[in-house]
Amino acid sequence: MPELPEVETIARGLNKRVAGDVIESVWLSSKPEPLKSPAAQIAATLESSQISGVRRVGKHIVFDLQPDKDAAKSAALWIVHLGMTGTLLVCSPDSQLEKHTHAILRLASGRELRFVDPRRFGRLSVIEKFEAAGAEPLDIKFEDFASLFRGRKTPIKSALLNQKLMSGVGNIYADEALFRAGIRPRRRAASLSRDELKRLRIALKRVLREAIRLGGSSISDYVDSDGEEGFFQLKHRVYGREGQPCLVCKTAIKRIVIAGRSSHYCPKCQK
DNA sequence: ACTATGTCCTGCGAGC
DNA sequence: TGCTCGCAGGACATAG
Repeated sequence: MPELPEVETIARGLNKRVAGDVIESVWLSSKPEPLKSPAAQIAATLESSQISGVRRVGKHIVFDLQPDKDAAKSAALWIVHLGMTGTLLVCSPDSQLEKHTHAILRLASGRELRFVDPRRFGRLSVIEKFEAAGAEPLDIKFEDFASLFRGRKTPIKSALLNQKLMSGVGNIYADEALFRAGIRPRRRAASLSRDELKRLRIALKRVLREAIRLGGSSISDYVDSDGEEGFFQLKHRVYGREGQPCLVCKTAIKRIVIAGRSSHYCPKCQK
């Protein structure tokens, strides 16, 4: 479900609401897929720890945990990947338990933090140190950006989605950045000129920053942890607009499939 | 080492 | 109304 801007929005919201709170107890579902670390290890690490902060790394939500001073544990991280349909809710213990709830953290403040994920593509884990595989698209310098694509025959769209190169870019923002840069998604990554790479990097940064500012894209039923919708879907120029006129030249937007992901572009504006 | 493809899941809307 | 089909914001394993 969520890409960098949505995950950033969710992490910021969670940081405001639960930083400083203490996890008193934990319940984990018996469905195996969502748990990347053993259930007992997740529960033992979370229980009695204080959440000192919540932040985003790539598409991951990182909870910084401070163990209880009496416990013989060292500082650890709780890593949540939301997959396609995962959500983290802060709610009252009385509120209706949603179907597909896979984790419930009872907080000292009396609230609960719940992880809900119908498709179970999301993953929960605990770890001591976390490093994203790829570069942060909002921070990457031009020369590093250009070198990611050197010698790669894969379509530029696939390269943008490769989290080992950059972490955080997903299907919506890859399409939107390529449109804004005037580059077709099927172009071989290595074939992009220096000028095109410059345009792509700037377009990507702009689109991600603008989306964060608007709280992400709410398509289907995405809401952040406060239940608020994002508004960037109103700014989509190609994603989900197959057959509709290009907002620049009126040509019908095309939809093709690249590496199993639908990809949208304007055949006239993108070369 | 790099690349293309299939697979993991549930739910929703379109079309019949 | 009820069925089937295709599709969905992601990431991995596998095979070539």
